[in-house]
Amino acid sequence: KHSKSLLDKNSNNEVACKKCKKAEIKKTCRRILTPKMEATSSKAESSLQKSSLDVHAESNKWQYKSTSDTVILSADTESSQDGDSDEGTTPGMDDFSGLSPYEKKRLKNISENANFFASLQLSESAARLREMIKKRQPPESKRKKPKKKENETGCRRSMRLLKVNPSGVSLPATPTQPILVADENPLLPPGPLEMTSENRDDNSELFKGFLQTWAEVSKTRSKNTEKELSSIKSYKANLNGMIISEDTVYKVTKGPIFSMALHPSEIRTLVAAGARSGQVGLWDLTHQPKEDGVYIFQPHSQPVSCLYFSPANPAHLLSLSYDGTLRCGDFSRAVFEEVYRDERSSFSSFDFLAEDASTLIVGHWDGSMSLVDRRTPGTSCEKLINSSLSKIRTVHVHPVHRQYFITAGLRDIHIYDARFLNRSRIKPLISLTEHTKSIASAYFSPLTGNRVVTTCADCKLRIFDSSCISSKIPLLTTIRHNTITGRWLTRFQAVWDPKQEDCIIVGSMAHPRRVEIFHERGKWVHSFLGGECLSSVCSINAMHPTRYILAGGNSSGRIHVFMNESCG
DNA sequence: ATTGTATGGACCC
DNA sequence: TGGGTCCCCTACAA
Repeated sequence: KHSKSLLDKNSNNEVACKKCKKAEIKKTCRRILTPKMEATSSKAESSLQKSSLDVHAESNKWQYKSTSDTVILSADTESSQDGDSDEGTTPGMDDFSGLSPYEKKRLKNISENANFFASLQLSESAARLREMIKKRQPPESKRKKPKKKENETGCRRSMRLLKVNPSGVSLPATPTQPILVADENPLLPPGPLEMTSENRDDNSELFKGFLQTWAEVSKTRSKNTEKELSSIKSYKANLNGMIISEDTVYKVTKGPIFSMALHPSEIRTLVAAGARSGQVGLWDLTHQPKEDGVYIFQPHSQPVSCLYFSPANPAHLLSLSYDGTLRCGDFSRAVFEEVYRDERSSFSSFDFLAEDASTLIVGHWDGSMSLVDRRTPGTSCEKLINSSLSKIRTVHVHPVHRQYFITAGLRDIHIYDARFLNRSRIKPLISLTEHTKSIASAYFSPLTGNRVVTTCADCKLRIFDSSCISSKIPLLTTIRHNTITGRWLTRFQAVWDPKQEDCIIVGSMAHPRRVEIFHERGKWVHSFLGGECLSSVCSINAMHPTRYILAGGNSSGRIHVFMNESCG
């Protein structure tokens, strides 16, 4: 378990298990030296315990070696030395007369395992490790151990968890009223909010120019032309032409990026990012110097979970937030209109049911869904639907058959028909249950909707064949991909390239930092590497619908744009 | 017992 | 010293 994560970081086979060297040493030693195994090693020659068979499977993969002061785990990449195939060559084990080949092999394995464990000298290592534990040598690591505070009991805990105030005085065990965090999340008033920039002078000529650009460039968008799917070869060639530079990296929000949208304009390169802080950062890359092209707004008081330019009018930027509002940023009027508001709820995702962006489906964090019609006055929804899901992370509408939409919850993926939504609990048309951990997202493929890609915490990206919605949709491909982003990084979401029906884009934990593209059949297609320009994890990525432009957002508000040189 | 969630602190200019 | 950046642990609760 340890070795895997640690090996990821290193190219060479041999790495010291840092974790074991560190605080976890005690646990690891126990793990290796279970009483059963110790018995195996001491009575190596004679004991034919069942447990050694289980261990054998593991020793095929990992060799436990002991050195003077640490436990070294090394990947056994070469053919196993246990030699499963060369029968009857093990010294001392030749007299198997009268036994079936299976039993011969079994006995051979058992004896080899016993020899192997004897050769490890586990009891000696154990003694040495016990010494180490006694001494409790501080591990040699770059990072210093967090300094223990005097009033803490040894573990790292926040003042809040310790239930003390910052001066160290214990707070009453049960606060009579909830602690106000107004400073962090200033509540925003209902109704339209003026577009007031957080980082620049609102009355400057530059700001007026910015608004004009974002309002007018939208009209220059070319109509969606039915493009032919490029072959993987030419697609790859196009991706290879995409580069990143200092000019295409910039911090556009305070704090982690939760959502991103690329403006469909084919002339200007406009990127929008929604942050955990509730900010929305807008960046016109065509503008130089780059700091003059960035404007930051605060249309929400909590994380902006979902962000889309309106397909009907790209001068509208719709933003959804945990704060229970859906707003529409209108650049021509310089306001963030309120489209839908439910303060009791927390919105996780939305999509357009109608292509003209008049009706929307909004997924709530608590598992319910809302149908919103923007043509009716007011900011309440038409219908509130309780799904059988306990949580909803993403909703996505089928690109062709727009009555279908897919939701990704904690464990389940559901596909619904929007025509049959009623107030009572509704049943999904299809529900997928193969995911074993929480699901981050589920998206239909962009042109036909014949595929679904899901991102799951079990470190697998799955691609399903959704070409036939009426029956079960079969699993097509599973791609192993580290999706454990941990506590501080935004969760990954694999998304389709809107112009390439069969390729997905996903952030990566790999070093050097990169954004990866995979084919629906599981083949690796491309890695966006940025050298010094890309040195952090891009969790949220968006590709331009027609051009070769990729924007990746990290967890400190920075956007990284890869594009064709000719686009700059 | 397992699994999801929360949001702190070391390091680097 | 301090602000910016990025990390992938881990206590706690459901």
